[in-house]
Amino acid sequence: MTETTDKTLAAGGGFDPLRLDLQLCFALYGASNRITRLYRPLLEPLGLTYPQYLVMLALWEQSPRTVGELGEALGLDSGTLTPLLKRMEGAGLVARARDPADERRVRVRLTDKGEALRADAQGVPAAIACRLGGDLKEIIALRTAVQALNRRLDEAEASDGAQRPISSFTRVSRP
Amino acid sequence: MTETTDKTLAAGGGFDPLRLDLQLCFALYGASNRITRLYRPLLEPLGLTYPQYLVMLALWEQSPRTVGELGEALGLDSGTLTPLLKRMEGAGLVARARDPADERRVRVRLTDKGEALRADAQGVPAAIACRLGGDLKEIIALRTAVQALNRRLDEAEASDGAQRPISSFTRVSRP
DNA sequence: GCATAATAGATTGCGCACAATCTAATTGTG
DNA sequence: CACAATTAGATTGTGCGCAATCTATTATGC
Repeated sequence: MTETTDKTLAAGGGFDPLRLDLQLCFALYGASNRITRLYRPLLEPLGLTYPQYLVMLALWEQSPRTVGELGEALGLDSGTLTPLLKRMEGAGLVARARDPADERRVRVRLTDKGEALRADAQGVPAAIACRLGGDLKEIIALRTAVQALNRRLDEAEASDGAQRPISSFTRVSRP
Repeated sequence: MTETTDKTLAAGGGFDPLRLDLQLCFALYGASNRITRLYRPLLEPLGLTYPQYLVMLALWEQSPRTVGELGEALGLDSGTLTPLLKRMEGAGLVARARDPADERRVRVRLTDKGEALRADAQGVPAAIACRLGGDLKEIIALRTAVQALNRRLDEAEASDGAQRPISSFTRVSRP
């Protein structure tokens, strides 16, 4: 007992608000990490990382999109998207070009190769659902609940002084 | 219509399994990012990042723990924890020392400063809950559901060939 | 029409997250 | 005891995620 301190129930009175297994945040953090690990082996054959896969999902829905629109859709900012998109451009999945109508904007569009990858990715959600097992209704209920949480988190972020995560670029490249 | 492709409902027949807003994974990914952003301003005065905060939660529950035990508790591996713990050691929050009984192990323990920080952190969960608003029962239900998901993800990971994320060190430092 | 402000995106720097690889220490087998 | 196998942890390299800062472009005020 010299050193080991077990504070599962600590601080005298009730129960400890700092207990790790009581934190919703920790559950979500772990879930996100586990999900990324689960997708990795499925996405590697496609030459995608998990965030790159999300960018592809966004572009498969609507193809030329500005960097800012992608950031809005994915909740990511400039400093994350710019290098990520450059790697995807290097892999031949997307093309980036300044909008001639407004030279500040960069339009990101799927290449033929990127468009074609869609067919290979069709099976991914099913493969994941299979690996997850469990009831599909449960999954949908959980997704709905997390989406509701996200909306509230967006409000909380907006009401405090915080700025939205939005955009990024190098003039495809600026001189 | 030359370029913009809207595939909200795509591929002819039913509805598209690749739609971004149908993915549980994307909801969780976004939730984790949002949570980290929400905690940041609260943790900055304590001199902690969000993952560092989780390490502190783990150590406040039980103080000398090996790197491997921390990795097990948090779902993180060696390559993540070693530099993180070194930064925390640099900040004076923890001390790292080889276990004399088994020189392979490194025991991480709270310093007095680290122990004292607990008092400053007491208000964090309440502050977050407040910012989140909403019903406490909902929050608990959601946490429970995500924890159940995590258990299933652990099984899925274990059944496939994958290795557990566990451990890390530099001989505090090896000669 | 020219200065000022606002906007889109890029850059830099720091801190995770993890795969792959390495070393040192312990355990197991003859 | 010697020596292979296992184990704990560290190192290296790549790719996010975001704050802070910077540049080029477009919109505004007078």
